[in-house]
Amino acid sequence: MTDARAPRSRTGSRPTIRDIAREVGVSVATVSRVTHDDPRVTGETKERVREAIDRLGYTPSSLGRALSYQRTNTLGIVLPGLGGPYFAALIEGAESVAVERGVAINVLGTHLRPDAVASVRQLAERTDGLIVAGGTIPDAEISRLAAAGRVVVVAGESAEAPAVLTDGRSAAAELTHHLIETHGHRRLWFVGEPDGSPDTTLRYDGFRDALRDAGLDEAGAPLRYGLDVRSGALAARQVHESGLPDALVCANDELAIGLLATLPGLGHRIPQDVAITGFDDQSLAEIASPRLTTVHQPVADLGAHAAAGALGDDLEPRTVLPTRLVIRESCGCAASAGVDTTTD
Amino acid sequence: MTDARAPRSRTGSRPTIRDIAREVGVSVATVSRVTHDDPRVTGETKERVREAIDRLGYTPSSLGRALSYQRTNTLGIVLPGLGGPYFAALIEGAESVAVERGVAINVLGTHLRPDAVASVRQLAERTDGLIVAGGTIPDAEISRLAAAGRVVVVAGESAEAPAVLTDGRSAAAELTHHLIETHGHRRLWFVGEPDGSPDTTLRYDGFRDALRDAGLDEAGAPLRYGLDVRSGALAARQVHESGLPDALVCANDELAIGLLATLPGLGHRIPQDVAITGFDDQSLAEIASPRLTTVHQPVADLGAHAAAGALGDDLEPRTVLPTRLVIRESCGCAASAGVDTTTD
DNA sequence: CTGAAAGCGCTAACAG
DNA sequence: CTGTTAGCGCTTTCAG
Repeated sequence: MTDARAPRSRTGSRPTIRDIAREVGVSVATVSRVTHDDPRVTGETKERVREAIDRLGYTPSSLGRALSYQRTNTLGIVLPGLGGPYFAALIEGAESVAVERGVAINVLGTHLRPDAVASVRQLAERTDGLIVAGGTIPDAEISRLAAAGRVVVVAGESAEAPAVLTDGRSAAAELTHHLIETHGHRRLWFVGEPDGSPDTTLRYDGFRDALRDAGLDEAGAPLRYGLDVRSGALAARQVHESGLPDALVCANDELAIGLLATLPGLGHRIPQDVAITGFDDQSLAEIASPRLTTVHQPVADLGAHAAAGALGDDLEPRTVLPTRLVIRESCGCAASAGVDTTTD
Repeated sequence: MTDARAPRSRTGSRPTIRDIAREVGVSVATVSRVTHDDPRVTGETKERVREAIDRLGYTPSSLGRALSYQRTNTLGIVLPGLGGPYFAALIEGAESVAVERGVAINVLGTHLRPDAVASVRQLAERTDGLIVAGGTIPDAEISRLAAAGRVVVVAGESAEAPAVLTDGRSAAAELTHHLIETHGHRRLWFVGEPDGSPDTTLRYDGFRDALRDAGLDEAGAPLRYGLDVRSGALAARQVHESGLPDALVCANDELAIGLLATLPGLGHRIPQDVAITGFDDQSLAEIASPRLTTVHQPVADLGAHAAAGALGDDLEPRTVLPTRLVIRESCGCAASAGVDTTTD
């Protein structure tokens, strides 16, 4: 044993429950009770404890509590990345229910993590529930996590965990159908990486469904680009060089915006020379010009439902939230009433 | 089997170090050593422990470890919100150094949290270091946190904690100066909420510095809008109704993009009728048309430096990262072949 | 009404 | 080379 017999209260560090107890001359149990507003503690002692707590600036260690409670009061969210309005909206939705229940949120972006699985496992340990976005980690890993704790998949599916999603396939088909039937387009291309996530896969599938139903062949291989604005600008260049189809069906709004903003500079008018559609209906979609025809998704609701499920609410194996086709002008439809028409 | 007296190995739960120890017939210390690759453990026992670990699917509880180590191996980041490219870039920068050092990241968006301070305190407890963005919590709270642990402020300043930032004031002044001197604009408005964050305050201050230096009066009160695209669209309407100044100096790129995209629909050409500038140089700035004149900020670097500091690297009290004026076409300059870098 | 003590999962001296 | 044991900070029976 060391000379100084002061095993507790390491100088620079935060005070612990024992520091308070010693200070006041009570037991740690009493201090604990005070921090919990336990009615069993006397007005007098209670006051003294409170005073010491304030004076020393004590706050219970949530780590210690978590270990004791066997509950962390934290919700984990696993996403591919944190960029872009889609994930921001998803997080906000989840956060709204987390706030309501006094739970903290911990988000993990797997894209930047070389060992995503290990990171997710670690996250799982530090949280009471997990929301996992489709396409972030292998399904086998999801099953493993689901066996150990509460997991819900969002925008994807899993054999072992409940899922919250939209019917992106039908929505994409409906959108594509509109392009074909209403506008008579025959040569359509899909823009986006179909294998990027379950969501984009479904959108591509829906796109092909509609073509098939119309007896059309795919006008070309999908243009495999990331789902961000910058990739859209790149895609625009490729499209410009290879010659334009009748319509470009983009995997999401940001990609579409990139095309929309770049193509005019290359001499192509939208929608006269080529129709463009998006997916998600982010706020950018309404601000772009021409305004973007797209599919509205209740992204925040996806997050909220998933959060509720991950936090213990009962959830169907599959919760499918509705989407809505939003027709604006980028597909070639006329501007609807109430909006300035500055076509051409 | 459902004997009440089975304190260990609660059925549904994850196995603990004791479960493994009992399974193999060794002590927990041995198991701990194996999980740490301690060379002191024999090839034979080691194998059996490993086997049991795999078979039972044991992973050490990071909570338990954190308590014992007195270190969480986690970095906390406090931001106003998680939306928008600025914060995404900041996080990516921080994440890059976190990944490098095998540390997890935990981000907190205060905007959606009614009690931001309490949330931050809780986060502080669960992390080894904290990055706090300017304008998220009161300075007094930052001091309090800094006294207890490692804190660095990013895009802001504090008396007690080191800061990583850019000289937004000078940059904004330089930008405004360009508008005044090169383009001869006299009536300039600032768009954005000056009191929104230290960063925007500084930009507004710089804007006024330039006006004053040129002997100009402010052409109007700042247009107090949020820093997102949608707010830009709103601002466009207001500007349209009140009549246009010569130039609009926006607090960030997103706001500028909102204006840029909306004003043409209201019959105003950019930059002929009104010049517009942004701030940050996000990827949208280059894609917009006309392309946005703005100030480049090394946002990811801000995040990276802050992370290094929060993780223990020595940091100056103030680390100022350089900005760069990026002249494109939205200010009225002619399109150039390459990208302009500096002025003067 | 209060205190002692066991326990949450893990690590790290300190013996053997 | 391996086991015992005392913590890390907190909660919570169970006695008093």
